[in-house]
Amino acid sequence: MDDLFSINELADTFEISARAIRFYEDKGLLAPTRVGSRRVYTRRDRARLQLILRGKRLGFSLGEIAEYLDLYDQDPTQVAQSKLLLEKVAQRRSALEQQLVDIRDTLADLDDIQRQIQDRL
Amino acid sequence: MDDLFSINELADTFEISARAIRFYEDKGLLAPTRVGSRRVYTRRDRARLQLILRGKRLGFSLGEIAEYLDLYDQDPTQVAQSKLLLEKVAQRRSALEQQLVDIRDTLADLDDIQRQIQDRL
DNA sequence: CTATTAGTTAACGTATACGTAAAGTAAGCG
DNA sequence: CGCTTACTTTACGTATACGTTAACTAATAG
Repeated sequence: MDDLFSINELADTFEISARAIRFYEDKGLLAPTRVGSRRVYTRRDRARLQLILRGKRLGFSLGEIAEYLDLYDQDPTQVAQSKLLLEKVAQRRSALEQQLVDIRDTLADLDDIQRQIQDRL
Repeated sequence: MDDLFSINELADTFEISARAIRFYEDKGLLAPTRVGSRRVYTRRDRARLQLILRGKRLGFSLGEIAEYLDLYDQDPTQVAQSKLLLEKVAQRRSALEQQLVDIRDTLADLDDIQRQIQDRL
């Protein structure tokens, strides 16, 4: 079963540096187990890294991504915590929905520019 | 005709600092005219600033935003230039389309989390 | 005239997100 | 045993995107 990875395997897979992966660990976004001093990543760790990279592509800071990852981790047995979670989910939602609007506007602008160029060709 | 703005008017309008606006100018993203030493912004300048802020919301660096603004500015009389422009437009497009996918995936994840929380309430 | 307000440049400071040596360890090969 | 490969920690360096004084100027209000 191919479900353990070295830091460089993950670095190669996602085309990032091992340094970056260690940095994410420093910031508390990853916590791989160790075999001796070496980091060993499970498939859950790998999935977490994917979420981190997706967050980055969306322009979020590592701090914001950490908050986002908390949404996955928290065990919402406490009602108060759950409400806080729902708020965070809602916040993240509206940020993303603003981005959707921005992207659609920008794509429309790019359409215009593209047409103008092609008209001249 | 209300089509000239001071730096602080724009700062207030967009809820950013005047320092930020000057910084964008330093980086070549804005070039307001001057009355004496003071910056005066036209509606075109203001529209440009809006594009800058939209780019930032989408997670682009100021350097990338500068390239994006070039797409508006360039007068594509040269065919070679036009082809370059079309390439840049295409690149920007695919970055944005990747973001669309990321956002949809993330919103779906948030839906799941939201449901799980609400089930427990 | 003086004080306040609004703006200016110059320069140093800061947070984020890594890059880049430097120096060490631990396992495996011949 | 010595070498290579893979990985480690520590620490300083760097680009980006501003924040924050500081010191100055120019216009306007009282």
